[in-house]
Amino acid sequence: MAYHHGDLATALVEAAVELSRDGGPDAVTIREATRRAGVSPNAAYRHFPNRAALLDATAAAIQQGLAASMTDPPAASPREDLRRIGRAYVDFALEEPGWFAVVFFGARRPDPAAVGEAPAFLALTAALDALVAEGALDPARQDDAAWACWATVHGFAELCLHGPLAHVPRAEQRRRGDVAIRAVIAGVTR
Amino acid sequence: MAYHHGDLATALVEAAVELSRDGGPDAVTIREATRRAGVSPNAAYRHFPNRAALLDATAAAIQQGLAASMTDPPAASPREDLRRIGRAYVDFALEEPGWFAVVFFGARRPDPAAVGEAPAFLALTAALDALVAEGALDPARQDDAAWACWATVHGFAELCLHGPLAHVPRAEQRRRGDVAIRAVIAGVTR
DNA sequence: TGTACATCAGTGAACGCGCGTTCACTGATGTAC
DNA sequence: TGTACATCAGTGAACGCGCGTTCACTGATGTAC
Repeated sequence: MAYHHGDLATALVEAAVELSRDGGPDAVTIREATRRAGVSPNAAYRHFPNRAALLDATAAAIQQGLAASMTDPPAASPREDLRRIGRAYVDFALEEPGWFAVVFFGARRPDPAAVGEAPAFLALTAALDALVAEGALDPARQDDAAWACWATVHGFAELCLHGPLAHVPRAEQRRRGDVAIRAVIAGVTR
Repeated sequence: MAYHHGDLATALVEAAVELSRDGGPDAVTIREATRRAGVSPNAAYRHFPNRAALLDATAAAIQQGLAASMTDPPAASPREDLRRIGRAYVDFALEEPGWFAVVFFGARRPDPAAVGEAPAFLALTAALDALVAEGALDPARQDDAAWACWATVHGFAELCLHGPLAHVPRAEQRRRGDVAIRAVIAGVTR
């Protein structure tokens, strides 16, 4: 291997993504990431000012991967789309809890501007747009509806990951999640 | 002060409760708790096998305090009670984020049996019982309804504490929380 | 009621841990003339 | 085309941190006779 790594920044982020898959944000350390890249710890400081910056980059990389996996739900109906998005959110949290934690708790304070660009948020907004177009949702309430939906799927995921639903079998978790999702959607569109 | 402290176990838990108020679970350390109790670090090991045990006891103490503050909502109507409980949950999370984090993430794995005894859970169950009695809720769906409600308030709290709603002013957070709460209740009781 | 002794609840010193981060450095690369 | 030199991307060693936890101990308490 050459003395210069070539693309150490990318290699570090990839290592961090791996690390956080099991282990979440805490598993992302400068020392372990550099170890995996076959490089001394301080080499990381050529590319990131500190650990927090590496974690931010990791969160961004994970979100990009998630965006790719959340593309094009076949639009059966706006309501069905909304359910699909909600299920995808919960599934992601349950299948990849480490990544979920990084995306959500990894960065210090979430950048308000960045929220509008998050893939999950865009998908949610699009589905609600369709509901508005259909006349099932008052446009003045679209924002509030978005937060209510997000709150429900996010909270449900937390209950399963760290809360009282942790001991419930996966299939039953999914079923209850589905019920909760249907409930908010119903409540939001009357 | 006497050589024997008197009630060190309680003193340590009280210190831990204080510590976690700002700082959450991470702020609860054996060393700092013993420091505050005016005692050497190892004295703690006379009363708790390890840090995790202290944290568990801390969570229990906080929950007990919370229970006391959540007593007797005047029963206007079952729906209104339900809203009140939801608001109390969100308010607690927003006002005491450190305690909220301890109660929720402090212990390792939540004990399934303990859930049924949690004050918030009891209040929620009682309110749903009243809805069933009123005929507004199919008894077969009561459990699912409880989880949907819990998910929404919990998720909303998380969005405010660590998520995209962190930058929104408190009053607006409350308003949106209220909307979300109304939405699930409506969705759950049709 | 006094005394011997077990037990209990503290002390003080020390360990190892893995981390983030800084220091002073050196080998590789690329650019100007 | 060759050479001088700036810059860039790494190295190796070390620091301090605060923590949880263990060791061997000692002073206070309470109980049996």
